[in-house]
Amino acid sequence: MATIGDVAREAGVSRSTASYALSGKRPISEEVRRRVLAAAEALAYTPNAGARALATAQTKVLGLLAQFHEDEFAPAMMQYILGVTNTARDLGYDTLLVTEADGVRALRRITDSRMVDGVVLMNIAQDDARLPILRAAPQPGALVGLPGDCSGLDVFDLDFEEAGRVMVEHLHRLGHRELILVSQPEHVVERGGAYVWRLRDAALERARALGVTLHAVYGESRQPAVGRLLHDLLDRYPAATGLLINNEAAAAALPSVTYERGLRVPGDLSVIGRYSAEFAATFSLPYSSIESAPDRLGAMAVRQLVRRVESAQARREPFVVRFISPELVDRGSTAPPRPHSP
Amino acid sequence: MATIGDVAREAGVSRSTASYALSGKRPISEEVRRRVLAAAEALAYTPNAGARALATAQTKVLGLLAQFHEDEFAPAMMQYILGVTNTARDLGYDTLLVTEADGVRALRRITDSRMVDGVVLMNIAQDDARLPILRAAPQPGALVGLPGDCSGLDVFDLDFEEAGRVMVEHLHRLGHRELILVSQPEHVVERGGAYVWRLRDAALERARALGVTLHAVYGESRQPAVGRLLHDLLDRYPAATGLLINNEAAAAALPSVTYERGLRVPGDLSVIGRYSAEFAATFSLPYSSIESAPDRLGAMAVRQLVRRVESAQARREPFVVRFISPELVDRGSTAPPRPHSP
DNA sequence: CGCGACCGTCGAACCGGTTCGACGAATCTG
DNA sequence: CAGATTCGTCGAACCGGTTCGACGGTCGCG
Repeated sequence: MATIGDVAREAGVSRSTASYALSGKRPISEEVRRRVLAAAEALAYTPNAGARALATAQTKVLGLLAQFHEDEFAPAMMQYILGVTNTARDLGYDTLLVTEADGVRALRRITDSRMVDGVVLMNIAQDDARLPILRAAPQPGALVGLPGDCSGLDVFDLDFEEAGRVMVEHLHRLGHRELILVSQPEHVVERGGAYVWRLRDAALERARALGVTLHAVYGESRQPAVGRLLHDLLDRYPAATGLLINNEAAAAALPSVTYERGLRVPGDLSVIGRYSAEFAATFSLPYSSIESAPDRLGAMAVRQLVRRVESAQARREPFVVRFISPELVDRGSTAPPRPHSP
Repeated sequence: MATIGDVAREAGVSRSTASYALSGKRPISEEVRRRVLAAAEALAYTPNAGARALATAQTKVLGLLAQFHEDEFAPAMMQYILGVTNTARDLGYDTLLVTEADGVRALRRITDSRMVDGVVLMNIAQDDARLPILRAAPQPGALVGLPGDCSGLDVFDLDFEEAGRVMVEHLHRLGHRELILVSQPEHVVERGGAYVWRLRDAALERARALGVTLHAVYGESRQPAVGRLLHDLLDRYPAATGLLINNEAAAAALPSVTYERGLRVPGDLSVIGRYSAEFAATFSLPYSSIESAPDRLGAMAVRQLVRRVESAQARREPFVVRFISPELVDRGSTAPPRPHSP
């Protein structure tokens, strides 16, 4: 492989002149610049990433830490990852994807060794052990998901509280008075998945304020357990006329459950989910849903991260906590309740 | 951040001695080794990745090139990626995930700049434009998927030909004489997705040899188109008693189609799919299927890649083309055909 | 007791870039 | 026409590791 020394020799100039001609950081005569560019072209010169990183203290790589738990719905993760990698590339960065189970060790490794210029963390827990490490790291960090303590980091998440309120209000306005809310499995909460109770608590509070009965239950993340659960719920609360679903697996399982019970949506049951349009398309889910916008969240996190990486001034700005406001995408799965529900 | 110079000073030795004490590549007195390790510990020393890469010409990073096409089923991709990242980490490597649309440019960038020690390519096309680049690169490469020309690279894939034969033979043995095979959409083939016709052609040939009628059709990759297609097929070929599915989206769509038609599986219709156990669990697909083993394929590719990266001897070995033999996982969705099909 | 072998350590060079200060030549100013 | 500027280029140092050759001190052996 050609080095900048080879290019310089070929062009008949010094290494430093070649470097300046290529970077444009000092004035270089038109004649010399042409010769250097031609030499670089002829030798197919590409700067060595390690050498450049050593000299500039910049790697042009971002770290992306994602954790995969048995009980989470893996397909939903892909959209977040693509949002991050594609946006990073647009801004001139590559992405180091780390899926190691021991997130703390992984984070230490990539920050201490200076492999990355910045880090995006996903699957944020309420009391996430990685956060102290990231705050102490020399690189800036951005989170996709809301932890208990946001200090020292930029945070991006869907506004799950508002999402819960929007769901309840929408069905209340249509006349519904008894609803079921299916959340994620309980151990997602135990592991610190705060978004579960953020949506749940806000929904419960708004339901109380509006005089709506809301049965809030934990769900399952797998078939066939989640299908059974849905059947159980519909048996247990026959008077409920609306179903709110904050659980991708449950949403994906619902169509067969309604077929089996002969239920019409929205005739017999109104449904609102919380997932992305991409997810809805993939599984052909015919339910109105709060858009979770994974690609947008990933993109926002990367853009802010890169701003801080590239500008010392931006690095001094106060940290942001930014919520995407929930948008209800209407797919026609809600209607006024039947006078007598089935 | 502490450098090896800081460690050396703290331990009262030269930089080279500190390096040897940490790497063990030369004999060092027990006393000095202790002092150096203590100093490294005290200063929380971690080698700078760029500097090490420059000195050793090794980055301990593997590249993973994956392309996402609109018409492919994204959830299935995640398993391959996890197989690669997890195996790489076990072997001491991190993974650079590149999802850039222009795969040729992406591959050039990461190999020419020496960001990675080796590359895994996914979504291989019959005549893949990235292959010449990878063959010419100084780093070794491994493919997940079979291209037209395998020279100069290690290749790993499911044996789709054998998969097609196994599907047909299995149903023939049970007494079926008329089958439908649903493949991927036609433009997957046009883009060079050879696995589609590899399975299809082998299935057709075996069907002919066994005197079985096989209706082979291209599918769709999205709902609701794929659901409609399945209905059409069952209308068009009422005498068919078995359904072979080489198309994740079609498999995921089949349960609601059979509900809607009141068909019993395997009573009225025998079904064999081709997807991973993980996929089956996520969507609760009750069909016997040829295991596509994405995690195993990713792991195999990485292991071979790392062998070549780390051993000059392994680098001289002949290239391998290794097929995973298709395993039919029985989920009870096949049975002898009804005397008169519905 | 003297010589060679070996062990542990050090200094220097190298990997391939970037960047700073200096220097010679051309240009401008008085 | 001498002196001060400006422009374009060069050499050297630096980033932070690894590695090679050399060197001084111990030890074993004849």
